[in-house]
Amino acid sequence: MLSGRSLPMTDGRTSRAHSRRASTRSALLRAARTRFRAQGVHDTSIDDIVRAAGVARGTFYLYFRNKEDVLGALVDAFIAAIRGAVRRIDTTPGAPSPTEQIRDNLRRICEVLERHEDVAVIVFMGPAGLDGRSAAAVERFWKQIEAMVCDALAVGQGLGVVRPCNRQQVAIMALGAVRAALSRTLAAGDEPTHGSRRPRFDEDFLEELVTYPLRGLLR
Amino acid sequence: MLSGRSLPMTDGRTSRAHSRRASTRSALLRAARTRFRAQGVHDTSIDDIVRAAGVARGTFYLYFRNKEDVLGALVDAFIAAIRGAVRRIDTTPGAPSPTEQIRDNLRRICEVLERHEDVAVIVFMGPAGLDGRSAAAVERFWKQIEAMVCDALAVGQGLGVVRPCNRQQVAIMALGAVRAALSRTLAAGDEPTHGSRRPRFDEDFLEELVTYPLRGLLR
Amino acid sequence: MLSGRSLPMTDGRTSRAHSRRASTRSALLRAARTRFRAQGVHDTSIDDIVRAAGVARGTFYLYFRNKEDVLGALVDAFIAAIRGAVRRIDTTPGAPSPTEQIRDNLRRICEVLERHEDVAVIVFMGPAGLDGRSAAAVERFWKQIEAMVCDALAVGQGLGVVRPCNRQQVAIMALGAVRAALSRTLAAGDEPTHGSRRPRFDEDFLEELVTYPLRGLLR
Amino acid sequence: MLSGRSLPMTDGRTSRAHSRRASTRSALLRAARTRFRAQGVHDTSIDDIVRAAGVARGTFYLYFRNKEDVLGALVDAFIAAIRGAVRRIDTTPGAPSPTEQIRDNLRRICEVLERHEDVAVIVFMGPAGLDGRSAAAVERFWKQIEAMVCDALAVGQGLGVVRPCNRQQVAIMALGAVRAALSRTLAAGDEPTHGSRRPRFDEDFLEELVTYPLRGLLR
DNA sequence: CATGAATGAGCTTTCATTCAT
DNA sequence: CATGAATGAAAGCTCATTCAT
Repeated sequence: MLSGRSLPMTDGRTSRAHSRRASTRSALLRAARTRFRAQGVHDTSIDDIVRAAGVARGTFYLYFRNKEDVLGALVDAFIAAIRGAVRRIDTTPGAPSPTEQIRDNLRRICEVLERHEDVAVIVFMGPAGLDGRSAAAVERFWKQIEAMVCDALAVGQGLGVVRPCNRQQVAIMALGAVRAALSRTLAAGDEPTHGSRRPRFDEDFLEELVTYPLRGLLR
Repeated sequence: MLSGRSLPMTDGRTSRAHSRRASTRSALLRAARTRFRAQGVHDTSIDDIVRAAGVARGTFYLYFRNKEDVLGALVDAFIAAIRGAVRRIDTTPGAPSPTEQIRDNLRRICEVLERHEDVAVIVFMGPAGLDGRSAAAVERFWKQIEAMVCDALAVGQGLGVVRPCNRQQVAIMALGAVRAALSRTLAAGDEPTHGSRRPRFDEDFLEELVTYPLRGLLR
Repeated sequence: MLSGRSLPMTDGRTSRAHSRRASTRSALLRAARTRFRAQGVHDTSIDDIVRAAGVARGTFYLYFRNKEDVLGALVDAFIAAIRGAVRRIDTTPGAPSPTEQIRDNLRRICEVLERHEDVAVIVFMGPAGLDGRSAAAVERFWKQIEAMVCDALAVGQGLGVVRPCNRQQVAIMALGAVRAALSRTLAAGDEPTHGSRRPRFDEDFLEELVTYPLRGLLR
Repeated sequence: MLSGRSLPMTDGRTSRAHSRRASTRSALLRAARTRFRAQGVHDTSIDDIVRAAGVARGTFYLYFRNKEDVLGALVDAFIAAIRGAVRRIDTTPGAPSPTEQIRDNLRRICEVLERHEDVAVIVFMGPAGLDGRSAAAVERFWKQIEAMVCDALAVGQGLGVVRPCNRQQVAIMALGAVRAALSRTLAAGDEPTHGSRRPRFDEDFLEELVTYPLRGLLR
């Protein structure tokens, strides 16, 4: 107490924690992500998180208000990453074909999903256990994506490549198809193969991921 | 009651008791359904349910083992109803076109959804807050539907009407598209219009519900 | 429903119950005894008892106020039987020796124990799980027996056959010795030998049962 | 503790916390002991215990898994204390007489009983309300003591000081006699005299506690 | 007499959150 | 910043008991 201690740690746990990670906050995020994936969001207690993060219970509340708050942070980061992966379709002459561009978008999205697998599962599998607030964030995200697709459909109709249709409904269905395929592939990596891991997103999968939704809406 | 009963019997007493039993049970199911829809499954406590049903706490446990048990009962009934709405595609000559038959199936499914709206929302919106066990029941349902679609695709390929493709993936996507559309329409009836209620499933909606998924997989 | 039914039973259970037993009350006592022995008094619920007796829940309360009440009835019957087995020591000349008479008393007590085994276990094994009230009944019984022994010691001291001692304490110890031996032998019949049953009270056992306590107090 | 600590350490914060921990735990043990004695184990609720300890409900579960767990802790401590009080009989020449040694053992046991009165009552009065696990612990304890006595009898028979007999049965009876006397004296301190307290174990009592059981088995 | 559906008090246990150190 | 003991509201579930039939 009186001595000049230059090192803050009192035991292995703490020291390990400090040296190993950038910050307590990211340790908590990491731990939350992992536990959420492993036990589901709402079967994960704050205790599970802090234990996994190797910090004290009270520390959690220095960084987050509650469980939904962490989840919100995770989801926000994930959504930002997905946003970053999506490029607007370039319709200027000389640009790659729209189909090509869509495929590239989906390829980048798949990469993001692989990097953020834990959170992706949460967002894609439906708002499983996303108590109120957080579910709303996810919902907002999907609405925005949907609006983007809707706009793209309008453009496509203008260009005469998209068939006449109820754009909103078709956007929903196209998105639903993609989401279902991605969600299933994500889920597949969960329990079955513990050794090899990952059937993952290969080129054939990607091809169908583009083909099916487009056939439904192209002329 | 009025008749002169001179001998002990499995009398009105028993039958009345039985109908009381039946009605309490269905009151509980009704209440559970309503609360689940209103607050989400896992934010609904046993207390919420019994209060809504107007019975005592202990009464609940005369009929169900726990919350998942009620949910299971609701989901089972719903699944049975959906099953009852689906007819196998009849490929004998003279039968209506498969597209026609698919549209009829979907129309009947929509009717079931309207009748079982509360439970439908739970099953369609994804395993939102479905504590472990219950989520499994819903998951099983979807797996079975998926298998049915997969089989249908195989038949279709045999007949040369379905394009060559990864059947499993296409089944997932077709189902995802339909599910997304239905789910959204169901959800639409939720909060916004409390007076008029229901944008519901009209013929245009139904038409697109058939068209979009089929275009993706037909030759 | 409309047919003239001349038999009062509504199902096998009821008819079986009525024909098999003398009265509902003794069926309940029987059932209680058995369950108490099998699960312990306080792990036995009213439900266990009525189920074992094959009667309805409410019927129980036509005959007993509560669990302790049944236990009380069982214990009372047991105590009466024990009392009936004990004869005052006859000190008139020409009577068998006191030791002989004590041995006979104990022999008769052993017989009672065998007949009332279920209740005997409860009374002898100590107030195991005897919720307050019931424990008191058992306690009263032992106090009375103790008083009897105490009196006998006084008589014995008067006759000069019992050594001078703290009669109360010696009575307690003599009783404790006998009780321990009987209790252990009773307990022995419980779980171990399921096929042969019963090591039970043989003559050697009885001999020591008399000898040991008496040596401690005779001159 | 006194040494100059110049390095990070399990510092005052921690040690203070530890002593708080320790004191809460022992407050709970104390409270449990007292309530168990006053109301009987199984009529004592967790609520009774925490109220008596002056802590919140949840605090209990920081230290014990359930009621049986506390009881187990109490019983274990008691049994250990009793064990510590018993010395093997020393038969080497020059040692005090066996009777003397036995008396000393019993005297020490009586002292332990007085110190652990509350728990002693539970263990001695029979496994009252000792749900499953804990009852087993007590049972095991008595079996071990019994085995010790049995061995001692064998030795005594070898030395020719113990009469020929069924050693097991005699051990049970001797133990039963002692246990009954101790148990009764313990119980005596319970309700009657709340002011003066304690008739307790005096030398006369102790003398008879040795004499009676020994007379039954010595030649 | 007999029934069994209904009751609700009461118990155990969990867990998000606070706060003194 | 970090800690972790303490809190207490809230949930789940059981079971003795009542009462209309």
